[in-house]
Amino acid sequence: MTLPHPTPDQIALSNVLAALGDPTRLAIVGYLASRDGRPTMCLNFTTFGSKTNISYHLAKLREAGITRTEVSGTSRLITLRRDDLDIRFPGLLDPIIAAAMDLPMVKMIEDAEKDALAKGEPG
Amino acid sequence: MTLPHPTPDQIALSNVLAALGDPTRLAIVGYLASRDGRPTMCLNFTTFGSKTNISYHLAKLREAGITRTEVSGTSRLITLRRDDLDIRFPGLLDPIIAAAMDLPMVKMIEDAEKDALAKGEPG
DNA sequence: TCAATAGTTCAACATCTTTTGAACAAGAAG
DNA sequence: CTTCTTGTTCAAAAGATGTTGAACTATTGA
Repeated sequence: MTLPHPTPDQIALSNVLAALGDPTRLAIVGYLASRDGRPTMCLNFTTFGSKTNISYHLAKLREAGITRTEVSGTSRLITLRRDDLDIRFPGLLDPIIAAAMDLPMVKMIEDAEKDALAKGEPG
Repeated sequence: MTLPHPTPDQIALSNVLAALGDPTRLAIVGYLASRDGRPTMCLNFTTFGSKTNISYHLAKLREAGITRTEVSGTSRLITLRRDDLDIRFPGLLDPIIAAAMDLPMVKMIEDAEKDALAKGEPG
């Protein structure tokens, strides 16, 4: 039940950049970074689109080597592959994350999260 | 006779990453970096494709804010917008360039350049 | 003036991407 | 066992992207 992930040496720069070139995926990465390593469920991203669409974008990020997806019950726990990417392309991820965290789409999802928390749901 | 370029604040991260996500354009950037600021003509890139195709890719890079294109006679002189990008997205360009310069496509064009030089053409 | 050089523009085509809804799978909760 | 939750897969539609050749502009040089 483990999903296919590229090994560090299989991660190609143009695939990484192409994956991050989509605004939705860049926002997903920005939000993951803002959660500072805390694993995140797909459901958290539904502000960005339909379940199907999020599933599609998360698969792209995983296949590019940017995220790791672990199966946990009916959920998938998404994390950034920060250490793998830092080894493969030193210095690449930090400036991207820094800019991505400031994106309006990320603000949107953070606000939605606050509203949910205010209503008593877990983070 | 000046071509349209985005101002630094008009440069969007997702556009930059999408532009660099194409292997041909990433190789163009790698080659420009390997020329260390020396302006480069479109003709230099014909190893990567037809004139039409190179024109298309160079326009994409210019519109994304990655390159500057200056008109000089019938030629266009292409340079990387390193300082603008370093201000807009500090630390972004360096690791990309470092990896892009090692790309096989860049090696190809450098070899073609050496052959041309050996036959007595200007760089 | 005439031809060569350096690039662009255009329309056409193929391909890849993104998005959607319906149907499905599988664990969790009752 | 049944139902709810979480997410995937599939096929279809819409759109964006990359590639090409022919025709074109504009400068350079004879």
